[in-house]
Amino acid sequence: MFAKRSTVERKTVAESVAETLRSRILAGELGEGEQLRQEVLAADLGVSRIPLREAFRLLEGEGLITIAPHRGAVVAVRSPEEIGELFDLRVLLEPDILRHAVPKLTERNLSEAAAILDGYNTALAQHDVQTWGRLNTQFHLALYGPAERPRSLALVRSLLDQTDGYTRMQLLLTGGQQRAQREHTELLELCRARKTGAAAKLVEDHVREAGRSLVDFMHKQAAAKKKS
Amino acid sequence: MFAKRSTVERKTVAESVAETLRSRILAGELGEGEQLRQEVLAADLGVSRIPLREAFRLLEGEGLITIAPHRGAVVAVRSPEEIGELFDLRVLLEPDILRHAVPKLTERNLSEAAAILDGYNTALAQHDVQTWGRLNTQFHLALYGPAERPRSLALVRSLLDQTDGYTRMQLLLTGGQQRAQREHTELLELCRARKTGAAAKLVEDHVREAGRSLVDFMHKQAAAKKKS
DNA sequence: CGTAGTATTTTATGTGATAAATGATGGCTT
DNA sequence: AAGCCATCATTTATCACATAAAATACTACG
Repeated sequence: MFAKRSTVERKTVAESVAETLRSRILAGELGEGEQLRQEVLAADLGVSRIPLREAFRLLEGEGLITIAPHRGAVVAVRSPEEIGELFDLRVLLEPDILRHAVPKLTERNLSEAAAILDGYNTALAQHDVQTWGRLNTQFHLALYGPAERPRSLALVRSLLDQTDGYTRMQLLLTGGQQRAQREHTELLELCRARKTGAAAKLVEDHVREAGRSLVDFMHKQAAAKKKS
Repeated sequence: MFAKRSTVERKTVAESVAETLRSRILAGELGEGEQLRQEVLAADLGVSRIPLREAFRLLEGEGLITIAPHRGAVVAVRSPEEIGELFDLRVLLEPDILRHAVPKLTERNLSEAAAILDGYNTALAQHDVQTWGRLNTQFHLALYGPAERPRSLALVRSLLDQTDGYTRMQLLLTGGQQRAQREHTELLELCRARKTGAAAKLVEDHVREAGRSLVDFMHKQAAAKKKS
């Protein structure tokens, strides 16, 4: 029933490296379009080029970096259209996986999600943007995890990672924190009450609205920049 | 407008290797669960292990192989449930990308798709299963390509690759060739007439039914095997 | 003065040999 | 026969070196 998740799955160096790089990118330490020079990074992380290059391929698969043959790897830079596409994909996938998850959620799953939501609210009150964004992603994943849909989950996780930074920006700049908080609480309640359809609908609207508002904002910003 | 597709994009050895391995897997030369021993493969393909391992990571990202740390790479083996999930994802993604593509289809795109469909029908008549499956995938991609949704397209391409072999099996064993042929012709006509909604609906039903029938078949086969 | 073409330099990419870590195997002891 | 230990195969990682491609600087020519 639990398939491969039960095995220990030791991490390889390439995977650890990918993890550190991922968090550095998501934390904004490595900005959009920044070159990832392999010699420098390898020395910095204390590993050789081989696992580093494998980590590059992993991150490329997640869409976090772009590898141009013979030109190296750069942190992925996205147009507003591409951001919009990422959100569109979330709109398609998240309600679907949630629909599969709701009937399988255990009490334990629900209290876990509730705990994450608590931390989320605390971080929000303390304006701790860093952990706030991370917990936002974790909250969603906690609800989706029990769906037992490995491929969908991996996809959604990757999409959440990639949109995470933009979601933060959108919430900060459009002041939608209260609304997000309200919707998260409501979502958890709907899941607890096993109102699958309503929960799926809420997530769909939630994500669609976030995406719409963000893309809108980015276009306005782009227009403003053009003027200057 | 054409973005990165216009540049030459020289292939790196890792990518060429990934390509050959991919086609070998899709052609069934490498069976499910088969071990991919890197020394052997590297010698066989005349490359060193570094690009080979990068190719492994690429294929892992596509879901075609599974890499277990310190245990090596094997051709991915999927349960009926996982196959079902892949088809479910296609049901979500293909109608969506088609919706975006239909308004942008040029005459050139349409005649290209028609040409592929011709070849498809020929291959079908000659029972050339190999090219038949390939053209099936190409036909879908020809219609989806103009949508200008790079992420969705990459996803759909990968899903088509992974389900390709099963689609072939399903069509061969359930005798759905005529039906598939009819539906493809109809789909092309709907696209030409710009009936976006109807076209999307047709694809949705087409994929869902294919998936349903295939999973059904696999379950029956599994049950039969249990008996023996 | 500008431009095309060439040389230099930087960076990524690939190879081979080698060492360390891990999982699998088979024999040995109790 | 069950559990433990040594051995072996394989993956994983490092290193030093070679090649290839792209970016930049330079030079000669119009």
